[in-house]
Amino acid sequence: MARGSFREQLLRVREDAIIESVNRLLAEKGFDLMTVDEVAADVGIAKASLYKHFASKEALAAAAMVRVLRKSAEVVAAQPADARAIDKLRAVTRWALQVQLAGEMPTLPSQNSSLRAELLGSAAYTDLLMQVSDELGAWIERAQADGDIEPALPGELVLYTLFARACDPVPGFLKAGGRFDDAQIVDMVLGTCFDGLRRRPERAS
Amino acid sequence: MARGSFREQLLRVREDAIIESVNRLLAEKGFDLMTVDEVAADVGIAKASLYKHFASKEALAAAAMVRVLRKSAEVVAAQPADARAIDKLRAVTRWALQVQLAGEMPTLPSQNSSLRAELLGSAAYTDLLMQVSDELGAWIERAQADGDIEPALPGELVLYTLFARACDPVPGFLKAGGRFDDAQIVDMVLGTCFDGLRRRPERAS
DNA sequence: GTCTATAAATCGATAGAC
DNA sequence: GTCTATCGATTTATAGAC
Repeated sequence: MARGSFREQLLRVREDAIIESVNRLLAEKGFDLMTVDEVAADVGIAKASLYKHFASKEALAAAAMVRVLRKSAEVVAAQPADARAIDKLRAVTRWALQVQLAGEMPTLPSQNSSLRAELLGSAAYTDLLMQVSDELGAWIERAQADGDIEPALPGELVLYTLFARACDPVPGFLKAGGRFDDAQIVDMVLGTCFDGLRRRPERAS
Repeated sequence: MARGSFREQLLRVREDAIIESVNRLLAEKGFDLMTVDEVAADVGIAKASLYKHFASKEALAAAAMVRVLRKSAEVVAAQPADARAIDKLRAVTRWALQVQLAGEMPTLPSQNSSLRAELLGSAAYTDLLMQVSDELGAWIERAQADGDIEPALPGELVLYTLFARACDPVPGFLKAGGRFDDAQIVDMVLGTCFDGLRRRPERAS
C-alpha cells in the first residue's frame, strides 16, 4: 500500500513520537502513575492535541503495548530457521531482559480492568499476542521433543515463565545492587530461568 | 511487657482488622488502585477514624507489609533446625506461593517514591526485612556448601529469585487458565524455580 | 475516637477560539 | 490539529460537632 500523503506521514511521525514517550513513561512509572499531562509535556504538545490522536489514556498504553509486541514478533522472525528451538527461545528471552534492563519495557498492571478491556478489545493487540504465543509455543514443543526442555512441563507453564521475564523484578534489584553490569545480569537471570538454582551435574553441550 | 489496658486491647483488635482489610485490598488491586475510602468501607468505619489510627495511605500499606514480613519471619523460624537448608528454602518459598495464590500476598509497586520513602523510614519494616534476608542468606550459603544450590551463583541472585516468587505473575496466569489446582501450580512453579525449564538427567535424591 | 461534611489537590477528558 | 482554559470526577486528608 502507499505510504500516504505528506500530511499523513507527518501525522504518523508525530504519533510515533507519542508512543515512544508513552513507552518510556510506562517503563519508568507504570500505567497508574503515568499521567496524560506528563505524556503531553514529554512530547511537547498540549494535552488536548494528544486526545486528537488517542481517545483515552488506555488507548495510549495499548498503542505502546502493540508497539512492543510488534518488536517481539520481529525478534521472533529474525531467528535463524535452522537454529535449535531452545537457542531461539533463549535469544528471545535474552532480548526481553535487555529491553527491560534498558528501561524500555512497558509494564502494565494485571489488575486494572478498564485497561484490560481496552487491550482485549484491540484486535491489533490480541492478534499479535496470539501470533507471538503460537510461534513461541511451537518452539517450546520442539525443544521438548529435542530433549532440551523437560517434556513433563505443560507448554503453558513454559510460555508464561518466559513471558514473565519481561517484568521480572530480579534484574532491577541486581542492577540497583551495583555489583554487576547489564550483560552479567542478563546471563545470570537467563541461567536461573532455564537451569534453575540447583547445582547441576556437568552436561554434554 | 503487659498487654495493656482493656481499652488498648480494643484498639489493637481494631487496628488488626484494618490491617487485615488493607492486606486483602493490596493483594487484590495493588497500592495505586486501593483507595482509603474503600478501606474504611471494608472495615466498617469512617475514613476520618481510619486516619486516627494511621497517618497516611502509605502508613497503611507499610503496616500491611510489616504484617506479612512478620508472618514470613514466623515461617522461617518454624523450620526444623535439622532439616537440609535447601528444603527449608523450598518450604518458605512454597508458603509464599500459597499465600499469593490465596490472594493474600500484598504487592507494592517498586516505583512509587512516596511509598518507598515511608517503607525505608520504618524501622519495623527495614529491620524485619534485614532479619529475614539474613536468615535466608545463611540458608542459601549452607545449601551451596551442601551442593544443593549451584555454588557459582551469587547469593543476591538466589535471594532475589526466591523473594520474587511472592509477586510472580505465573501462578495467577496458570490459575486463570483453569487447568490446574493450586497445589499443582505451587509444585510446578517451585519446580521451575529450583530446577529450571531444561530437561534434567535423573539425579540421586 | 467516631462521625458528617468539606477542603485541597490531582487527573482524565472536553469546549471553543484560532 | 493545536492551543488555552476549564469542567467533572476522584482521592487524600482534615475540621469540627458529638
